[in-house]
Amino acid sequence: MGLRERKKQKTRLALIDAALDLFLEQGYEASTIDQIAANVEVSPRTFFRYFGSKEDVALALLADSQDIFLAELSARPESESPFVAMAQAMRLSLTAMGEGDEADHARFVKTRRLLDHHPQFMAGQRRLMMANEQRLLAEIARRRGTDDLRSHFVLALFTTVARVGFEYCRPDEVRDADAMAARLDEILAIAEASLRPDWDK
Amino acid sequence: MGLRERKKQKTRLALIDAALDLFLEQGYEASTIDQIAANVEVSPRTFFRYFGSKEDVALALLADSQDIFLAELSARPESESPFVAMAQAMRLSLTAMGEGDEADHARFVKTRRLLDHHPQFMAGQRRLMMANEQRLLAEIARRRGTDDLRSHFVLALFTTVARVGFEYCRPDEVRDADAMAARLDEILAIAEASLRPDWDK
DNA sequence: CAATTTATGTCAGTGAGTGACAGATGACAA
DNA sequence: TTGTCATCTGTCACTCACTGACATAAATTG
Repeated sequence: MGLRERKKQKTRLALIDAALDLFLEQGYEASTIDQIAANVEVSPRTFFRYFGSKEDVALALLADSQDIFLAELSARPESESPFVAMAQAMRLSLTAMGEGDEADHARFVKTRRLLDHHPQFMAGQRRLMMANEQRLLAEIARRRGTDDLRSHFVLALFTTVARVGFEYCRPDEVRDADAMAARLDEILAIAEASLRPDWDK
Repeated sequence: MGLRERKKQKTRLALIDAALDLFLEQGYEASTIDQIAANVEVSPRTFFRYFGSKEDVALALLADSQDIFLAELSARPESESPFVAMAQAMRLSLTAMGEGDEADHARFVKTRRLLDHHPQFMAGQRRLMMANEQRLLAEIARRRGTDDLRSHFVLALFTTVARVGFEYCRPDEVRDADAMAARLDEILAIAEASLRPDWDK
C-alpha cells in the first residue's frame, strides 16, 4: 500500500474522530463541517470528498460493519437456515468490531454513545440497512430456494431483531461489542421462543 | 370553526397538492420550496410555518394516517392481544383513508406513487413511525401487563410487518387503500403462520 | 528527472431552513 | 361600526450543507 493510500486512510480516520468528538461535546446540530475540517486542518471541500454528507461521517463505522457482516454471511455453511446464518454472521461481525487496536475500540464506543443519545440517526441507520437489503434478500432466497413474500418477511424480521438488540438498553449501560453481543443473544432467544420451528425454511 | 382556521386548512392542502404535483412531475430534488410556494401564491417563509421541512410536506398524509391509527388502536377491545389489536387498527385506518372526497383520494394515491418511486423517503417513514413508538410501546405494555424486552419485540415485529405489507408490491400495482389492505392481510397471514400461539401475551 | 495521475484548496454558487420585525387580517367586545 | 387584541403573513438578512469548476500541489510511474 503506497504513501498516498495511507495518507487517505489517516485523513479519513482523523475526520471521523474529529467529528465524533465535536458531536459528543457540543451536539450534532451545533457542530459544523467547517469546525470538523478545521480540527483536521483540511478544507471543508475535502471533507465532502471523503463523506457524502454530515450524517455519513457519524455513520461511517456502521457502514464499515455492514461490509464485515456481509462477508461473514457469505461464509456461513449451506446447512444453516437463512435466519440462523444471519444471526451467526451478526455475532461474528460484532466480535470483529471488538477486536482491533485502542483507537478502533474508542471510535466504536463513541459511535454507539452518539447514536444512543441522538434518535435522529435512526433513519440514517435504516438507510444503511436498506443499501444492503437487495444482497441480503438474494442470499435468503438462495438458501430457501424460492423468492416470495416470505423471504421479505424473514429479512424484515431479522433486521428488526438486530435493531431491537442494539437499541434496547439501559441508558447507563456500557455499549462495547461484548455487551451488544450479549444483548443480541437475549433478543434472539425471545425470537426463537416466539417462532414456530422451520418458519424460515 | 372560524374563517381563519378554514383558510389555514385550505392553504395546507394547497401546499401539499402543489408539492406532490411538482415532485411527481419533475422529481423531488429538482423541485424547490420557492416553486411550491409560488404555485400556491404564498411566501417561502410561510411554507416553513406549515411544514418543518421539504420532506415533511411529502409525508404529511402519512403523518395524518398515524394519528388515525393511534385513535383506532385505543378503541380496540381489551380482549385482543397487542399484535391483533394493532393489526385490526391498521386495517381500519386504511379503510378510513379510502373514504373521504375525491381530492382526498387523489392526494392519497399521489403520495403512494411518490413514495413508491423514491426510496429516499423510507428513512422519513421510519422517522414518522418512531415518533409514535413510545405511545405504542405503552399500549403494548399495558395490554401485556409488563414492560420488558418482549414488548419491544412485539412492537418492532408489528411495524416491520406493516412496512413489508406496504412496500412489497409489483411496480404496476394500483396502490389505493383497498389494494394495500389486501396486501396487509397477506403478510399478516404469513406472520401468523410463523409465530407460536400467544407469542405476544 | 520528466510525465502523468490523483488529491487538495479556492472560489462562486444553489437551496434548505431560521430569527426578527413590520404590516395585514381575522376574532371579539363595547 | 369601531377599536383592541391575537395571530397570520411577507420581507429581509443570515447560517450552513452541499456542489461544480478550475488551478495547484503532491505522489506515482517510467
